Amino acid sequence: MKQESLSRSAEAEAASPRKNAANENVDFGPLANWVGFHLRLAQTASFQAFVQEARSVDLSPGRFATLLLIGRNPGISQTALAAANGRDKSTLTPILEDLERRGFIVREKMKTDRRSYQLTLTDAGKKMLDQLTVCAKRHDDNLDRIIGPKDRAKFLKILQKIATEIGRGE
Amino acid sequence: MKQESLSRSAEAEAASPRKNAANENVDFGPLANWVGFHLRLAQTASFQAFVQEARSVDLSPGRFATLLLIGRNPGISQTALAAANGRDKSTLTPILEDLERRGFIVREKMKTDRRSYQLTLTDAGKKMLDQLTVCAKRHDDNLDRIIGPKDRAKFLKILQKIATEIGRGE
DNA sequence: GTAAATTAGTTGGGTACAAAACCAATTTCG
DNA sequence: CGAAATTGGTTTTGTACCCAACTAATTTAC
Repeated sequence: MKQESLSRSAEAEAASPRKNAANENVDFGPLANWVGFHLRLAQTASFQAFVQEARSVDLSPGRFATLLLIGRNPGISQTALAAANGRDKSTLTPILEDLERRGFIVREKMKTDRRSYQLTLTDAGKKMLDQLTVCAKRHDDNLDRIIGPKDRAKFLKILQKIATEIGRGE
Repeated sequence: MKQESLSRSAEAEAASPRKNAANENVDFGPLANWVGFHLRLAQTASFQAFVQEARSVDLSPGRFATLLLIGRNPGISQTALAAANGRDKSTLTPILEDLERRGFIVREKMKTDRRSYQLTLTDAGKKMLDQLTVCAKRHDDNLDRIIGPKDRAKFLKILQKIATEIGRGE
């Protein structure tokens, strides 16, 4: 029994009925219909599940996308990596530090521009990436099963649309 | 899979062409097709946009769902609130402390069970909630516009399905 | 009726993240 | 050219979050 905090109250409270007004039947009001809220809930749940999935591998799941993007784009800079990853560059600093210390990546100063680093995977990094990929695949298969094959493409498309188009109005 | 603009780097980098191998055309590999990754990107972007939207009101957007749930469920306990909210109960402790200090909510010990608190909004809390609701509505209208009216219900349904069903396999 | 188990909430430790201030290398421009 | 603006990366600061361990109140079991 690990992370079912979303649904815990239902069963926990079922035993001790009706202490106060709001137990298993919480009124969500307009929240019940707002996309942003459910986007957060879904993301949180999905991420937690991934954490469980990747528990076997000795590397936090947050590192996964980072490692994969470096593997796919050898020599990428930290700024480009941060952008592709949807994170601030300052967030990557300690992560990359850790990955380097543990021998999964190499950071070399570029000859032409000595400000920036070129990031590449080591062999150990590739190996780790492979392990993580298995976990990620399994995780995403779970998501697929939940979504259903025929809605998958559309769903993905909408997610991408949100990521690219929101916040560009003003 | 092209989708050049997951990042705003596209425009930023367009000015200074081709410093290193990977700028606007980053290879996302399998990531480009994985739901979990895009769920995170969409959620992050959406949340950031909400932060902007709610900048006018002097209360962080994370408080919004909390305030609304209390308003809709007067007397709710902190544990039930945490569950409905998809957060750990320990996360709520400092938030509720702050909301109480600022006079938006009241916490009263229950007569029947002196361990738990009953949470209710003050008038100031209701007022603040109204203001936040305007922002949230505007934000969600933006999302709606991006998703498109005919896919909205389905999209929401899938998000809910993910939140409730993921992580219950093992 | 007391000891053990459970439950509500808090505390402490740790991670992940963003924003702003900063440094150093590089480019732009007067 | 040399000063100013820009850019890549780090540091610092502050927030949000989870988990595990804890305290106090309450329920269950013997």
